[in-house]
Amino acid sequence: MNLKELAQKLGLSPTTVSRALNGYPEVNEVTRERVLAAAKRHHYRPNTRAIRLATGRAMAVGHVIPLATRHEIVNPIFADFIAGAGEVYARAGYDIVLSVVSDEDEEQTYRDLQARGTVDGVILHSMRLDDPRIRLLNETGLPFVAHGRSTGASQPYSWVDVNNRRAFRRATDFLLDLGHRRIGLVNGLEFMDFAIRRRAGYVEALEARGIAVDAALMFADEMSETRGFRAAQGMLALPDAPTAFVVSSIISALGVRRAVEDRGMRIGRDVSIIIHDDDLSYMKNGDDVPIFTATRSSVREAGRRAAAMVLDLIADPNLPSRESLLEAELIIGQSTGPAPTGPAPDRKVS
Amino acid sequence: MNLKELAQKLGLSPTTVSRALNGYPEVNEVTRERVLAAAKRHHYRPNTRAIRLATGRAMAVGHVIPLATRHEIVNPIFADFIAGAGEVYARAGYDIVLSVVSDEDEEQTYRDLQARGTVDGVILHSMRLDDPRIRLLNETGLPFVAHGRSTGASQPYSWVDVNNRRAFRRATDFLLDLGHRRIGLVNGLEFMDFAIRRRAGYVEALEARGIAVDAALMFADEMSETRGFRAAQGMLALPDAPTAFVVSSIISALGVRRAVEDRGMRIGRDVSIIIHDDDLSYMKNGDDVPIFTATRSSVREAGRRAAAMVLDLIADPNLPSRESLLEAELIIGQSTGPAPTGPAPDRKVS
DNA sequence: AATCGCAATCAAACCGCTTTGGATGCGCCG
DNA sequence: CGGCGCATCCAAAGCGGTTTGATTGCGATT
Repeated sequence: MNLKELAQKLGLSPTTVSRALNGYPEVNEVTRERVLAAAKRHHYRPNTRAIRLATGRAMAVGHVIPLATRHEIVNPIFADFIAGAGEVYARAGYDIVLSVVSDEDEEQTYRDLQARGTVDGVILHSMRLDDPRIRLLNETGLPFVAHGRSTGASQPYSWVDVNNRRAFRRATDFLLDLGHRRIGLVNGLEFMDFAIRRRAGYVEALEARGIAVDAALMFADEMSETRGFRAAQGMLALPDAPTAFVVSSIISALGVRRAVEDRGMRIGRDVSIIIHDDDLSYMKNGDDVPIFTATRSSVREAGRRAAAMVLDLIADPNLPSRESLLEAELIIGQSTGPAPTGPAPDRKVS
Repeated sequence: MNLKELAQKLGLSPTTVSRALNGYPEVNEVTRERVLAAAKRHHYRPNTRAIRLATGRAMAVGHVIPLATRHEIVNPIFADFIAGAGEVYARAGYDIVLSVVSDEDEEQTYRDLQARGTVDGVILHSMRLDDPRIRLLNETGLPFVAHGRSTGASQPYSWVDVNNRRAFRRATDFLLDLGHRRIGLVNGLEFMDFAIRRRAGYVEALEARGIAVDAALMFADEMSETRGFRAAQGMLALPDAPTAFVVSSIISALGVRRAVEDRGMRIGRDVSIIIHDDDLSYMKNGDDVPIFTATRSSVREAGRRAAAMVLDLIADPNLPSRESLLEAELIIGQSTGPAPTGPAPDRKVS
């Protein structure tokens, strides 16, 4: 059942039917009712492909999932971000088009997405230092919003980000206030912008108290359980082991926890852990009581905001770029406590 | 730059240019070269929307992410499944269209997807018992492939699934062989088909050895760290606590591990854990040595297979339904050991 | 009564491709 | 030399909507 057939059944022209369905004012209300009723009765659904060609709009937003060719990790926060964004798109009648792309093809992908008219805008994920995509997309004119910022970018761009620096400053300060002086940082890969900012916050807090920054206590890698484990295991084996950790992800933190417990030490008493918690739906930081003390910021909310922004930009591409900075909330959990006094306990079992 | 303009520049008709670009035989090789060169030079990219309307194909596959209205969990295996499927789609020039849908709107969504021609086929996620979507989609004629089966489905359908029953039978047998007799099951929600099959495998193994199935040792809930923790905590507090657990997900298993360690017991010695491992990229079961003994099956591979199948079905909708059963591989890790003899240790610290 | 304005409707062009159903030209055959 | 087959190429008709630029009918205005 298409427009023409429906119009024929009604004894009207396609023009009038189209206008009736789309709420244009120049159609008699009685006629409109008649059209609406007939459309429902015949289960008429306008063909998306035709609408898209006719209007020149794709009614879709692209999300490119970068699959680094070296380490094939899918960003675990992706699912929740999309869920948030999806809510907003759904309300506006937009689709999400996903492209899974190994990063050497990225430029080509963005160019294609725009030139072929597959999408009306895109969301940039996994922002890196001085990210080349900003220039690329500004050049093509395709509306976009970055999830995360890009330190060193010379052009303006719209973004949604957590205040990573402040969150980590605050987390580190929290540990310092508890008396910890040897604090390990278990960070994400430091070509990622968020990781750079987090380290900056951590360093800033230490320096503010005149505590020397120790490279041996700073670890940067993929944020997986095993890498977290390795990192913490290494640091805990140091002669002057840290009494606390600031960890970039709840997933890495699970590894850190394992490393701590492997040494027979107790979280919150012998070793403190504070994490950044993206509030992932499948990886909640506790149901009621938080497992870890954390700086929390919902990545789902970030998804919602980014989606709303990109839709605004699509509606009016001349809009100036907008920025949305989410502040993380400090959640006090069980995983932090005062720095242990006296010699570090090392009661490794078996 | 569109077809007509390109044709004009070349002094050819759009017909010929289109055919040259699409590899049709009725065009002179010299002409074809000329067209190809001009297309590249002018960065010509055919408009997707026009192609879609003209050919009547969407060149896209839909993935519906069900967002249960009650528990808003995004399936954590989703990202990796999509990554696998995405590889296959990309090669075939297909897009992924994502719909995030609360489950009461699901039927409407599938109907729309098909009637509006947004996609050429769909992948079904989170298969449930006697899943109504099978009938719905067979009725509409939209090609589809289910990730997971649906016990009780009366109609034929194509699917990709892990042999969940056998995997859990094997896992349970493995523990039984180690001498365990009280084995806890930490399962996913049991209106999900995979969870039903897993329980069946578990029960089957116990019954084969004449061991009574104890409802107190069977837990079914969302597969999160915290739920896993709760489940294990509860079972370990029983007078006749289990000495081993079979766990449906590595994420729940992290919670189980926490519960075990909270009681001051040691994994692999006091309590054994065997998990099902979907081989998630961001949640690897160890880098080199596996953390948990596991039945492993790559969900990414499942994504690849499902994608290939749906593309086949799109190419020829009259194809009979196909099935692909993945066998899980048994991985021996550190988390299992012989059943402890004597009274259950309960050396809860502090 | 002729004109005007407005509400309601329509025919046809258009979006940018694919594809059908010819054209055209040329070598070859009887 | 007329006709045929083949290799090339093209005009025009879709695909199923939206949108522009009329057209129609009727009450109000002058």
